[in-house]
This record gives sequence, structure tokens and C-alpha cells, in this order.
Amino acid sequence: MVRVRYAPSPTGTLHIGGARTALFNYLYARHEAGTFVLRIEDTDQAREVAGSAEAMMEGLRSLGMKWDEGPDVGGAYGPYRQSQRLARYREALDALRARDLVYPCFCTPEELQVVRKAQQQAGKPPRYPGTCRHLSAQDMRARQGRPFVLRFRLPEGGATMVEDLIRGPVRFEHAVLDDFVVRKSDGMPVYNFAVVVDDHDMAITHVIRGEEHLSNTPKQILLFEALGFPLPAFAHVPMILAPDRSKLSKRHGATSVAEYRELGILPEALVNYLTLLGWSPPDQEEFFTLDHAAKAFTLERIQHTAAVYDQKKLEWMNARYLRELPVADVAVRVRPFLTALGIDPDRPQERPEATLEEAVELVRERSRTLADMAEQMAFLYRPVTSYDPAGVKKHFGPDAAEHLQMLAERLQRVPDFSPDALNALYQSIADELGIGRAILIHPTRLALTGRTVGPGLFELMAALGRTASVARLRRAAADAQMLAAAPSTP
RNA sequence: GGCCCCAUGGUCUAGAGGCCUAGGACACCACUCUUUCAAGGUGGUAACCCGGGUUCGAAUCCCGGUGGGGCCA
Repeated sequence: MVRVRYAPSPTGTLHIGGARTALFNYLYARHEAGTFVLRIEDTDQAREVAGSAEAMMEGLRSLGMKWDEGPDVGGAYGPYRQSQRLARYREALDALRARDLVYPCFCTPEELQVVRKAQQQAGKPPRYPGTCRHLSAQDMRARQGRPFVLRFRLPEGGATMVEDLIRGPVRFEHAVLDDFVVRKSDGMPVYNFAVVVDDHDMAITHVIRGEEHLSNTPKQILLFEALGFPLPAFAHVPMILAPDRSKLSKRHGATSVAEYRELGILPEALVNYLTLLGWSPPDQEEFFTLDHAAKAFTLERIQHTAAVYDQKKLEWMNARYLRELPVADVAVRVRPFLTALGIDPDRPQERPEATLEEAVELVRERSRTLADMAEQMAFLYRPVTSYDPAGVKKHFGPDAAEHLQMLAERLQRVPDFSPDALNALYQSIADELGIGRAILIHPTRLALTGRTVGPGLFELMAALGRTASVARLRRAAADAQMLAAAPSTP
């Protein structure tokens, strides 16, 4: 029975790197019909951010991941918050202490800093010098009352092998490791120690985590062995890098799952994109659901190289979901983005004839995000307050006012306000005037939407409806005349 | 600085010794469709980090270098 876990520290928001690690764990669990455990690693009180754990869980849920065991849903291996497991760590530490596998160290950080500097300058690995490794009972008594940490007594010589499922065997010589700290002077266990106890207690069979943990793994293996725990399998997945190949951070723009949601990226698209970052399906297919990915997911197909995330491709993928998801679905999701623009699609200032779903159909083809989509359909719900300046220059020429006025009259009278009928009407007017249709079409679009780009004019006009269309054309006729009379100063 | 990982177009990747004249996708460019912008279609630019081996044969295996990343503070 496979048991995997995702174990974030609640120090901020759910990052796309973390989300991707969670995702790989989730997919592996599903593929193996195993158990996915969520654990909150909150031993570092100083760095903890209030509400962070809840926000992370919400982020994971929004992406469609469900865990079988965790702090909120419980399970047979809890508690699932490290802060509630301190007694358990103390117990494990006592066991090591009883067998003299750990020892107290009274060296101060300042003393060690000096040593480390010297070692670095000499080109040696930074190592604990072993000052307190062999203190006699008398030495100990002399230091009574002074703060101390607990250090692990590293086996002399030899090496520890990490059998990584993705990278193969990795060898770490003990000569470059040192007697690392397992308990801090404040009595709190160190990360490497707590993880080992937790992974064992929660019967984790596969530790799938970011590559940055590979260097910590030999220490953890040593602890597993010292505690007499069987080893889980390890798999270190490559990191996600910013476009400049540095570690992803806030200065690179949106990096958290929540931010992407606010930008109008669909969770389906984000998950799909993230899955492709460092993993590829055997069939080369780029579009899939979580379920489909789970069926195909194997550790062997995980990339060894760090991946640079590409916002453009994410948006492209999002655009595809936007135009392929059921309209009703998209309509529901675009609502909050309309609200953010001050628009209530149910109580428009101007009554468009199209329903929200029809509005979605109208613009989805050219939308990359939900925010983008909302902006594109905004013209349906509120009056035009300005015209694109380049458009004015190009399409509100000397004849425009007259044309717009005439179009308004004809539109008022045309019996059928469907796209086809409107198309026919424009054709016949253009024929009457002996001009190309485009000469009428462009000023109309500018009049109706204030913009020069957008959906097909006749569809747009039908969606807006007769009343609003005619009103906007009349208003634009007046505006165009005024603009022509008062040429802009260069 | 020490140790560890990694290395296919700008980016994500396919590739597990001959199927490679290195495939797909994003991006970019051109053309096409067209009332604009998209979407779509067609075509194009663009990569096996370098040097040694191993082999009849290497993007693929080995060694070294270089570069990038990570961990340790």
C-alpha cells in the first residue's frame, strides 16, 4: 500500500512549486491506488504566518486535490500538525539519548561561526569541529545550566547512499557531513528530525519532494537507521525556476495559486500546465484532466532538470480551456470578474439582449483570462464613455457623423435585428452609397464599443440589441461631429 | 567555499546505441481566412554545452571541463 504526503510549512501562500510537488504526490497516490496525506510542518513558530495553513489547504482544494488524511479530515496516523506532535519528538529524542546516539553541545553560535569561516577559507567543508563530542562527566557538570543543543553522533568514516527513484543512487561521504543538530537550544526538534519521526509514524512509503531536499536526505537516512525505522523510498522532483533561471519569488510576478485565480486563470488550466512542468505523458498529449494524468502517471517519466515556467504558455492553455469548457460553466466563473469591474450582469445599466452565456460565446474566442474576458464583454453592460484615440483618427473622419446618423435611422427601422439581417442591411447601404462595407463597419464598432478590436460587428450588435445600438450610434454621430470640428492639437 | 544534482531550439519537452535529415507544443515571423482583433489553416527561423574516449555506429554509455541549480551557514 503506497502512502505519500505533502508537508508544507505554513509560512505564506501556496506557491506553484509547492502545488506542483503536491500534485505529483497526489497523482502518484491515485495511480497506485494509495493514500495521500497532508501534514502541516509548523514547528518553526517564528516563521509561521497566521491563516497560512488554511490558505494552503484551500489552494490545494481549488486545484481539485483531495487528501485522504490530514489536519482537517483526520486519519489513523494523526495528529497531522507537527506542533501537536512535540511529545512524540521528545520521546524519540530520549530514545537516542539513552543509547548515546546524540550528545549535548554547549558551543555558542559565535564560536562556531569563527570555525566555519576558517574552514571555508581553507577550502574545507564546513563541519562541526567535534568540541563537545567527547565531554567527560566532569566537563558536563562544569557546563551545567548553560544552553545546549543536541547533536547527532555521526558514524566515523563510510558513506550513506540515497537510492533516489528519479535520479538513481547518490553517495554522500560521512567525511563531508558532520554532527548535525537534532534539537535546538529552545528544545524544539530540528526539521530533519521531525520529518523522520513523522514519515515513520505516518507509515509513509514514498517521500516525493522538491530537489532542494536531496542534500538533507543522508542525514534523514542516518536518523531513520539510528531510530530503527525502516526506510521509505525517496524521489526528488526538479524545481520550478523563474524565466531568469533563478529561484521563483514575488518579484517574478504571480507565483501563488491564489494570485493566478485572481488573474482569471482556471484551476483546470493551472493544474494541467503544472503537470506538464517536469513530467510528460507517454502519449505526448498536452490536454488532460487530473484523472487522466493519474492513470498515466509514473515516476520514471519525471524530468531530471529544473523547469522554467512560462506565463505565455500557461495563458495559451488557459485560453483553450476558456473556449472549450461548457459555456454555462464559464459564465459562472466570469461573474466575479464582472463584479470587480463594477458590473452586475443581472442589473445592467443598459439592457443587452444577450444573456450572460451569449456574452461569453461572443468573446471567449479571443479571451486569454477571465479578467480579460470580463473586460471584453463590459461594453454590453455599460455605456461607452470614451473612444480609442487611434480609432477616432482612423474611423471618425469627415463623413462619419453623417454615416452614423443614417445607420441609426436604418437600424431603428430594420425589422429583423439578427446578425444575418444586419449583415444584409450594411451591404445594401454600402451599395446605395457606392462605398465598401468596411467604411461603415469600423465607425460602427467604434461607436458601439469604443474600441477598434473585438467580436464580429453583427454578432456584437445583435447581442447589444436595437435600443442600445441605436442610442450609441446617435451619440457617436454627435461626438464624431464635435471631434471633427475641434481637431486635436498635435 | 565544500558537497550534491542537472545539461536537446528563447521556453516546456519526445528521445532509453542504428527508427534522427533530431519529433511535438508555447513564443516568434510570413502567408491564408476576414469588417477589426482573435481563433483556425499553411509554411518558416531555431537545439543535442565543449573536449576526450567506448563502439562498425552515440543526443543516447564512460571520463574530464564548462555552465546552471540546490544544500550547508
